[in-house]
Amino acid sequence: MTVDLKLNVSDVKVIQEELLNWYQIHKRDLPWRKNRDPYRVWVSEIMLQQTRVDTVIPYYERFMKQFPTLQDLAQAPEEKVLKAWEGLGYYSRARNLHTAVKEVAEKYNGKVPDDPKKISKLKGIGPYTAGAILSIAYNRKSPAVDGNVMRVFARLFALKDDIALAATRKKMEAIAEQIIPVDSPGDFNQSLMELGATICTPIGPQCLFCPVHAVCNAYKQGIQEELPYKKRAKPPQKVSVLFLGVTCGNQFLIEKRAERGLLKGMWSLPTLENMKEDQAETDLLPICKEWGFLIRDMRKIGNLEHIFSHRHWKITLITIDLQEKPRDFSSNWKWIRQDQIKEFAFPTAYRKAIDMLF
DNA sequence: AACCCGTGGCC
DNA sequence: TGGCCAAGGGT
Repeated sequence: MTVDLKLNVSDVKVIQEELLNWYQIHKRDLPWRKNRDPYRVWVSEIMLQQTRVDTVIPYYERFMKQFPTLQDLAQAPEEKVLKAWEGLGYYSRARNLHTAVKEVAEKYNGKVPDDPKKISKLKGIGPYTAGAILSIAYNRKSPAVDGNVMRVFARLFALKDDIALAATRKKMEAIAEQIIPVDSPGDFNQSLMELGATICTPIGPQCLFCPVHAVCNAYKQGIQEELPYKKRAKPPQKVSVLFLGVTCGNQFLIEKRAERGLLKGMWSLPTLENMKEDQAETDLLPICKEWGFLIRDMRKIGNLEHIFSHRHWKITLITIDLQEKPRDFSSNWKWIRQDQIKEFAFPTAYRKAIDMLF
């Protein structure tokens, strides 16, 4: 692929040398930088997708303690993996990682492939993650263009492309191809990301401390704060939902969510979505009757809110105590003892609601 | 291409 | 408070 952007050869040299030197001195001591084990790099890259370093660190430490090797993860039951992921969000990442790790264990004898075509076919490994693993773990020259790199490039070369577009990422990858030094692609890719995370930040970049500000076009023009350009995201849609805390003696009712959509396949409280704000609680009684609930007590506990990236739940939490368990019930339901609650992986919205109940 | 998919921190 | 952001991938 050719790029219309012509990179100045001497600038490229400056960028390579300055960034590598700077990275050597300023790189953070992060747990996934202890060694270059492809499995460890892989897990870190998946956890770091759309997730901050500070958030990931404790999850990564626990995960590696529980699943030290690729084989350990491959042999683990999915519920253990999801439990280790509880609270991290984007739970498909955990399932895809588990699926892909099992595939590597079986098809590649436990060795993470270093072939771009093979590694890219694994579940959950897209263009960025493939490039990151290949460059960091195998020192192969391959672009790893994430949000940091796009921001750094947008400023370095004063690019006004919308970084939300797929075409822009491809353009950035083409630029990366021209800049990555063959000798140390892993360190160079990481230096770009490290710079974006610590100096070339989205707001208030510290250009005076930047090792490449002398060759930065945005800095020269004083437009570093305006870049990168990104189309505004739509605000999350507000939805009223009911969470039901259903008990019967010391038994507690949990529900497995549908296999598609938000929080797919995750354990939850019985949830009534798409309810009209004011009708929700009046609609509840007939539904309970339909479910064969013999109600001993029902009361509203309170309201809470939970904001996903594209959905805003206005939650009403209601407890329902039953005289006896209904004879037949939804196949998504499971009665558990209250002391078993901690064994299941609940998304944060439900974990917080459950904490209000017990 | 546009939308879906979590969470927490910051101002 | 609302908006924005963070080492993206799947569909």
